[in-house]
Amino acid sequence: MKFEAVTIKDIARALGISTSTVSRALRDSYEISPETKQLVLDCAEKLNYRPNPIALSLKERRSRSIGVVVCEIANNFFSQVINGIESIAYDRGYNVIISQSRESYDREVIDLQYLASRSVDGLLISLSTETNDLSHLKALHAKGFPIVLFDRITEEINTHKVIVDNFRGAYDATEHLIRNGHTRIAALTNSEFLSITHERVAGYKEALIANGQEVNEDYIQHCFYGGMLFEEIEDAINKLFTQRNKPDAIFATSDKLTTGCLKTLKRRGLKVPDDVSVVGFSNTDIAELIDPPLTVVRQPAFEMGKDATELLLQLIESKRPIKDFEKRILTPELQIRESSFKKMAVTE
Amino acid sequence: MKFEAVTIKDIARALGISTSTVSRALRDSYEISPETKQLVLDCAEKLNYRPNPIALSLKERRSRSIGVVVCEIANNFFSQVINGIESIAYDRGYNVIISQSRESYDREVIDLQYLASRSVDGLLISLSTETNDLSHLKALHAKGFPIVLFDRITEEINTHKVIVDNFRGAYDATEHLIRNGHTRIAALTNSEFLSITHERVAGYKEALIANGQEVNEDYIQHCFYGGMLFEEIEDAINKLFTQRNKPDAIFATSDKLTTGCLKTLKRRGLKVPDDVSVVGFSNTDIAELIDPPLTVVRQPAFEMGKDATELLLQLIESKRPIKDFEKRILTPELQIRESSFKKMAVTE
DNA sequence: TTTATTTACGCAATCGTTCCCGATAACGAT
DNA sequence: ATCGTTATCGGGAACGATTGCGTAAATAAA
Repeated sequence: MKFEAVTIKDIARALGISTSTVSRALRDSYEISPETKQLVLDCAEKLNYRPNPIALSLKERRSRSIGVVVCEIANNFFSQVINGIESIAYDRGYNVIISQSRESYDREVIDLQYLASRSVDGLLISLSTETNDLSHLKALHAKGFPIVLFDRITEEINTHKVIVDNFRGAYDATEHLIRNGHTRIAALTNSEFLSITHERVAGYKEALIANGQEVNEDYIQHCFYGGMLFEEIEDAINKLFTQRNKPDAIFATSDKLTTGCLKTLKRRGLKVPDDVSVVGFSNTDIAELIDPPLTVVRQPAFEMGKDATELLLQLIESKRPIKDFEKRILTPELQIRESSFKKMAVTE
Repeated sequence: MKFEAVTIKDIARALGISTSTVSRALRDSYEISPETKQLVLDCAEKLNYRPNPIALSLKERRSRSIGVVVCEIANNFFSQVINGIESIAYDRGYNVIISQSRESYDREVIDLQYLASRSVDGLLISLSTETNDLSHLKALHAKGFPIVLFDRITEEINTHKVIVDNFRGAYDATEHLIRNGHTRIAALTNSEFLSITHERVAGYKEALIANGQEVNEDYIQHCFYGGMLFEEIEDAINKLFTQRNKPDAIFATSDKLTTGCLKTLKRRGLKVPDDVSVVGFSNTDIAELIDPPLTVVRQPAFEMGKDATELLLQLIESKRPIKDFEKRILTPELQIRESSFKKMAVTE
């Protein structure tokens, strides 16, 4: 099925003038007489002319669109980030193209390749869990392609970055559990490839140490695919609860891990918080509806999207190469509810 | 910041041949000798040549991308639909561009305009709640632009459509409440502009009538923005519970309405299902974690995205205009949990 | 040897738009 | 009458890639 659009030529032909004149009239150039301008404008209106953004992109060597790569959009955190991205991009006349890596390195590479081959002017990316080799990003970055990293970042690439204070979020969550009388706090976390894993586990460990508790490596369970595969979480929970000293609390470091953890506990018949308390990173908007209401570390996802986009547009629209890069660290919020309260905490 | 890419000309210059030869060599044309082909291929590899999709789009008058317009992606149902869309589009070499109308008619019009001005080959759309005037869609459709409607559709446009059996979903949900002893079932629903509202309310009413209950219009509350504004839901619940005969069950017809309803009930101190039962359309993946576990009508969202995309690609790639349009009706699933069980149901 | 055919490549138009150059006419200044 | 300005517009190249057509050389057929 063909779809024919009105071009600048149609207007030129209809008015018996050249395309240059039409183009200039539409762009309100001083070289065109007011009468001709009006003629062109009226004709364009009548024919319902719309400039062809593709032709423009080719000419101007820019597409006025930015690419976003996240592992999946069916995730509260990322969809909120995307809302933040769009809120800025939309105002500045940029189009947003979203790709999902689905935690796959291969898909991430393919997505990047497509986006970068000149169809987008810049890139916002949160790395996939499988991504260890960064050569695809480095190659782009070396060519001067504008990139801003957010959430799951890497220090190997020198550019703008936006993250939350993962260390602090994890520290606060863990300390909260400690203050509520928990002494055997486990961590359910993502792949060791990810920056967020390091930062959050570090915060968890530091909180334990600062409060005189020992770090027990058996209590730290990594889920490589971060809960994309449900069995991962079941296995991890299994390992935690087949130990001699079963944990009395679980700190889950991502949205999917948190909900996956709760599901597994429920299916195993473990009561939260009576048998085990739970705190998790999560941006779900129904934490209060969960049984029990869930204590969460909530990230300012919308803000993160906004900030990352502002930084990216700054890179894109800058005349000269930028050398000084910024790392914005936003503050997460610990929202305390019932899932983290030990039953006997008071009497202990 | 400029980003220079390697073009077919660079290869031609490097090899001292014409661009036509390079182009044909890359496309493996029979007119090019094996030796030249190899030379070109090697050179392209060495320079890391990537074809410019924008130039191709201009030439072929197609962008190999499709546009998607939904009200918001931070919604389980729509993000699952998008996953379905991408699963097909990706395999067929199409890029997906997502726009959010945020339930605004104006944004829907703007989104459409941008997408349609030749940057996409076709469109998948679920109408915004404000959309009453369809002239923007009709104009595009009249020009032969491929459009597939899904979820929130309209009969005013003759094209492929994909929906779930909303009538049946609502009927089943309502009948389930009736069988559990409820006699005062309220409906919390969307704008009357939306097709899904009509169909779901119709199913609700029919179930009441078929089971010998009366339809009480005071029990039907419309939220124009479908819960985007939280006060809407609070007002609606208020109206329901300030009546003489307070409802003993609520049937919510969308994801946001369902969770919004639960939040409001909780804040008012109403217990589910003791004080009032709740059943709702929802595609949340943590229905089982909610207190109480939520009975939902779940839509095959992924399937819907897949089907709609298949139909759209069929429209796009068809040689002649298609006259015979299909309306696919998928089957929703009632997942029964505890939120719909009246406490005294057994003894009644 | 002459003619026909095949092989292998280049030229140039094209897609829609912009923009650098000219080009023309009108007009005032010299 | 001639020149420089200004206002207004058109021609045509360019962006990157594809492709119909033309053509030279090489080969095969006569």
